[in-house]
Amino acid sequence: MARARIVDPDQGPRSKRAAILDAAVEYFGETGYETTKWSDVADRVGIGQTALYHYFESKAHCLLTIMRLELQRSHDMFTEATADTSDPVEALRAGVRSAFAVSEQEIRQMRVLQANMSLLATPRKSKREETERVAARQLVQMVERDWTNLLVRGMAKGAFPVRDAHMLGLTVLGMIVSVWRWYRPTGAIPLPEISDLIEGCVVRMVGE
Amino acid sequence: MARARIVDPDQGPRSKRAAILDAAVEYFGETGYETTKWSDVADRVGIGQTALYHYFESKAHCLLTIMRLELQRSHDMFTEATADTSDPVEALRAGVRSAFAVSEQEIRQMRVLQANMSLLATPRKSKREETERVAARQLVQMVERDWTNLLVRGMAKGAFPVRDAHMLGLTVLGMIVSVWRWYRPTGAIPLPEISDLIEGCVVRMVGE
DNA sequence: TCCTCAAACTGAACTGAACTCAGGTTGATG
DNA sequence: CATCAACCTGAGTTCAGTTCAGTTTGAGGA
Repeated sequence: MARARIVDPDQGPRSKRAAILDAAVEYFGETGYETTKWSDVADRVGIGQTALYHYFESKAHCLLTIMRLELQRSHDMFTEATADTSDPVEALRAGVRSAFAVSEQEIRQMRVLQANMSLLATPRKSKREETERVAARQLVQMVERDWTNLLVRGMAKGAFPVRDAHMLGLTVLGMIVSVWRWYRPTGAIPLPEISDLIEGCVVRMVGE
Repeated sequence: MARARIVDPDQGPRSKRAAILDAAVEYFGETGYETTKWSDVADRVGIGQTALYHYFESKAHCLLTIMRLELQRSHDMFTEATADTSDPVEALRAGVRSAFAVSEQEIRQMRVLQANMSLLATPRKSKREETERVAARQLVQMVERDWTNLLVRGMAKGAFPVRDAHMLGLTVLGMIVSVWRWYRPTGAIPLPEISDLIEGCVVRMVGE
């Protein structure tokens, strides 16, 4: 008997799943989700349109997968960056820096995530799409909790004045991700400069 | 001869344009632009789907119009709120407060604007859509300049430390509009409370 | 070397929502 | 009360996303 594999988690040796995700991130990130034709992605990968349905249930399923992966990455990066820092201010700075230590492809992924965030609000009809949506939603809450908890710790330690930590966390996060609405790698301002400015803003905003 | 009217700016006595915009804001704001069927809007207004095309060239043309109107409103409100205040810090506070002094329908309009902002990036094929898009783009820049100029004035007066005013303006704006991603009138936190927190954040962020 | 079977793929047909067309209805105004 | 632009409609058309009914490919066991 040939190998018996579970369909979802891992991919066969000649799978084009990664290539599809990569092409989709580029198209969705540069041209926008609605604007790009699903068949364009197929062309880029070098397969027929219908072959896409071997890997993703729908165009939306692919988008939701991209969004979930990006959220997972963001959460992991934050955790890694802030894990071994006990000083709240330094942890905060490390968290901000981790948000801007990204490749061009990751920038596109975050653009895709931010531009289609509202998709996570309403349930999906198909099962696999809904699974991705729920997972993504949970990761959004996890990322929000990452920032909130950091602020709570800082307030408890007396490093930050006491304020509504949840609202403040959402605000900090909103400020950071808003960058991906206007930033372009071809622009005049280099990313490290933006990172520094935001880092300062966050520290001042939270402190006093 | 019957009255000779220009098509665009003003409306006939039995025009349903306003009713369509109102229904569209509700649907686009609550359910999302892509999710709502154009025919749902027609049903709500009480006309056939094809009658919509008497008022708007397309679903996207209606969306772009909503976005432009909201941008116009935001710009006007900011200008009115900050006009007669010479103290930079007070003007800044007044600007933030004006951003949160809104009705529920205006909240929906801002949600529509924020959720579909990326639509303004790429040119439209049809003429009327492109006109709205360009107008909206210019208004975005105008709103950005509103905040930037306020910061420049404050820095010149010595009220704020000198930083990159443009980037700081975009950041302030990004922080403010990020609220419309998570705020719901049914939520636990009342809007004035949010307004106060953001006001404080902006002042600390810009100050020293 | 060849056989097997799931993975990987395909062309043709289907679906549904946005939009077009070719007119019909309505009502303010001369 | 006749006119004509504003306003509206039902019957198509289009096109991107999707389904269907299979066919091809190639890694691993015999």
